[in-house]
Amino acid sequence: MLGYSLAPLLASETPLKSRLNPRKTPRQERSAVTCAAILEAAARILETSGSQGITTNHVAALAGVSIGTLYQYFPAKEAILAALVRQMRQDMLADFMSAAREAEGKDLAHAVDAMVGASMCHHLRRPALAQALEREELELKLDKETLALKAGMRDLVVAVLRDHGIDQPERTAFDLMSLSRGIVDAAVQAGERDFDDLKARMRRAVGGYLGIAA
Amino acid sequence: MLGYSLAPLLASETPLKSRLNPRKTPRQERSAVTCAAILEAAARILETSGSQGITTNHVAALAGVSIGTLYQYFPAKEAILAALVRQMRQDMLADFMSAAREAEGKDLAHAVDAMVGASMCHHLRRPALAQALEREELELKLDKETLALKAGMRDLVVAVLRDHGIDQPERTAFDLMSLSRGIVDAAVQAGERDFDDLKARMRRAVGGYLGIAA
Amino acid sequence: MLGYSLAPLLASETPLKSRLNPRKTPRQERSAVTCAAILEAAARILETSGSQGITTNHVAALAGVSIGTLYQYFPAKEAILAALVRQMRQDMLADFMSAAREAEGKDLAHAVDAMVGASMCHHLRRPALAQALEREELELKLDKETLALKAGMRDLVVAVLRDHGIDQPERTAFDLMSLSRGIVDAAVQAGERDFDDLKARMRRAVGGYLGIAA
Amino acid sequence: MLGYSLAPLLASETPLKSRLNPRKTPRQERSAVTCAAILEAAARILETSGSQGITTNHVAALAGVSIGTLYQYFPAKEAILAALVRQMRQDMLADFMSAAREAEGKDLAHAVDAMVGASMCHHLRRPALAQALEREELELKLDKETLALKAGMRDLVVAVLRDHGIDQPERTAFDLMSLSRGIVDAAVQAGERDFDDLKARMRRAVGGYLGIAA
DNA sequence: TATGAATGAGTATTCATTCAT
DNA sequence: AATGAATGAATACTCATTCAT
Repeated sequence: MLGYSLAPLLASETPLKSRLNPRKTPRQERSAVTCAAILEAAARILETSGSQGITTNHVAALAGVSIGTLYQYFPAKEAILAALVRQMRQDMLADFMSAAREAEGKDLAHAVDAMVGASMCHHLRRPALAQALEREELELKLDKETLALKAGMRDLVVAVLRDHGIDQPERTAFDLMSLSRGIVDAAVQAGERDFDDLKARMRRAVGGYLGIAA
Repeated sequence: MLGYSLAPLLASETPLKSRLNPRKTPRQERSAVTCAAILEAAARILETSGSQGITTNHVAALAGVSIGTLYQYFPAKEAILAALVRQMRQDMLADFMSAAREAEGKDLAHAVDAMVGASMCHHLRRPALAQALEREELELKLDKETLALKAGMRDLVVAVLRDHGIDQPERTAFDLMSLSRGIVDAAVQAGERDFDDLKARMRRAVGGYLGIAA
Repeated sequence: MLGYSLAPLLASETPLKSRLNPRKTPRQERSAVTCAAILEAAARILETSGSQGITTNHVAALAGVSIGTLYQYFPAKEAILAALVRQMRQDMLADFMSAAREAEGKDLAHAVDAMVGASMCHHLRRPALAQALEREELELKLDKETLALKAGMRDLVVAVLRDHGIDQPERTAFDLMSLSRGIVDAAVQAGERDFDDLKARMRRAVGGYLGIAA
Repeated sequence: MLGYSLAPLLASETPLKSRLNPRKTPRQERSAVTCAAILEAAARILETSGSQGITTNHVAALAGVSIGTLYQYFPAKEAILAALVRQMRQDMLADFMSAAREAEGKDLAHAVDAMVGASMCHHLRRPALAQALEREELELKLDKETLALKAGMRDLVVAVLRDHGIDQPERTAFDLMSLSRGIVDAAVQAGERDFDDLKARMRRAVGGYLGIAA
């Protein structure tokens, strides 16, 4: 008697999302603001205190939100970090796409120039955050989207290399991106902020690996 | 539809403002539907996840209503459970009333038969829900109406027993209802669904207690 | 170079125990006392506030121990409850074993007497706790040991029934234990504390089911 | 055994009472063994579970010592990690010293060869541990001794570069070490274990940066 | 009247560290 | 010197409930 007639009234349960994906996509103005505030607070803490300093309560407090609100948007602490990483990767992919467009039709030296610039861009914006997020990325099991973004970046570099007849473009792209990152990381870590000089050295490293005379 | 049709069975008291009573008695069609949807959602969750799984947000979501709306119909989570318990007790009282009518003028063995059937009826309908609600009932401070329903059931049994000249009908009714419940609970808990066999055993238990030869 | 020679120095990791088993068996005097204090605190809370009132912090506080200490002995909240249930079942099995010994060579009526007494014993000791634990038992996934204790009790009853030529001793034992529990539960719940009267009624119920004339 | 044999390589300062320095320098055989066991246990956990898995209790248990004993050798958890990092740096300095000796009198290409080999050596020994420790190093406030070890390594490279008339040897050494680390890190991270191939690519990167024709 | 964003007290659990024995 | 019992601040996360829109 209880309920047989009510079945159609009931909504089906929302499918469980992974712990890395945001809990709800903000639809209203207010939500979007809150969500952004949380991410920005997390970013700031990451910049100043590193991954150790990130606690959900701390993030919520700095964002000016209650802890409950934070958990309405993110199902777990990692989801916040994952969102930041995804954001960074999105920005980076955008950087690489403009660079690739810029490199089109240019010779290898100029193409290298463009790509090297792209790979530094996000450090230029917020060096400490970029560092922290790249470190965080290693501990996180990345979601599909972020992996796709990374693959997209690599493919762009591979394409440029192949266009210029570089041998073994995949492996070469891998090494170039690795060594670039090594140089930028160490420089930023050491407090360097003269990005022009840094860029020159990276050109030298990348060009050297590719066998382009300086 | 959901139990409210039985209200006239009992002289209802002035509606208490307690946390256990629904906030508003649904007068309009739409309200009644919403209210029923909420109760059914709660019932479903109780059946599938037990009392642990019940959360107001979950109930609201499954009912297809906002959490705010849920709180317009029920002042607190317990009120939902209380309403379900009341509903179950109303159904049970109805079962016992038909049984009592059926038992009228019959000998004790047949009367027992009818009453035993009545005491199993609600388990037959939705066993898991019945189990969950009986358990829930113990934690809840019951409202007057539900207590009255329980008293009504007991009185019906007492009346039947007295009609057949049973000694100490109150105490006997109490024991018979207790032991019946013990057997049904354990059986349902153990997964038994052959309710005919179960009924036979309950007749044996009740009959035995009353000294009726099998 | 680092460590190759040190391998034998390292102890192997302790195998993970389930969340239901105690974390360490107290070897020293002090440990045993602490462990007992925690269990007793949990029991007391269960008696007074029911399962809702049990929180690890509350238990620790009442036991006069820090929360950290509690977790040295029990890997999870459920482990405390599981330990209490196990303890109760051990006591009950002991009760049933003496009853079975006492029933040996006696006629069925006296055997019933002994078994009925055994099934009430733990309610006699701490009625509210017994109630709460039996309720808790339903929510818990019991460990092997506790299941074995329960099986042991049932087997003892089955053996007694079989000794007296009762038909379908397993099913009968199941029903008798169920109906006994139903009566005791309801009586204790209703506040009865005259256990002699209660025992008489249970004898009547059990005897009746077995077809023994009162 | 574990790195302490290298101590004389550097003029050691008066032992600081900081949280990063071991509490007591093991003078007796038994102490040294215990200390080594603790460090090896920490190393093992770092290799298998990463920095997340390291807890003092876990380390002590795996080392077969009590937690109290662990704290007699190390004033804080970080001191254990710091000791491991120092150990790694000592080993690395040793690697670079042999490489520098090997490079003496050779041409730049051969010198590069030797230095590249040296910078991979510790990854060859225990890749996972090397990765973990290099990551740990970033979070740790390093003690004087470790900083001196790092400076010693850099100075060796600088000296080799200067011997071959390389311009801006400090900066160049810094970049070469950075990019080498970038390549090794990424490769190890990606699971590469063909260190010969890796070495060839690093020679190409380093040689390229220095303008040596392949 | 309905919505759903926001709240925050409360809960289980961990882990570095201390100290009595 | 070694032990291991005890500590408690800190942490991630939940969920009943409120209230502005």
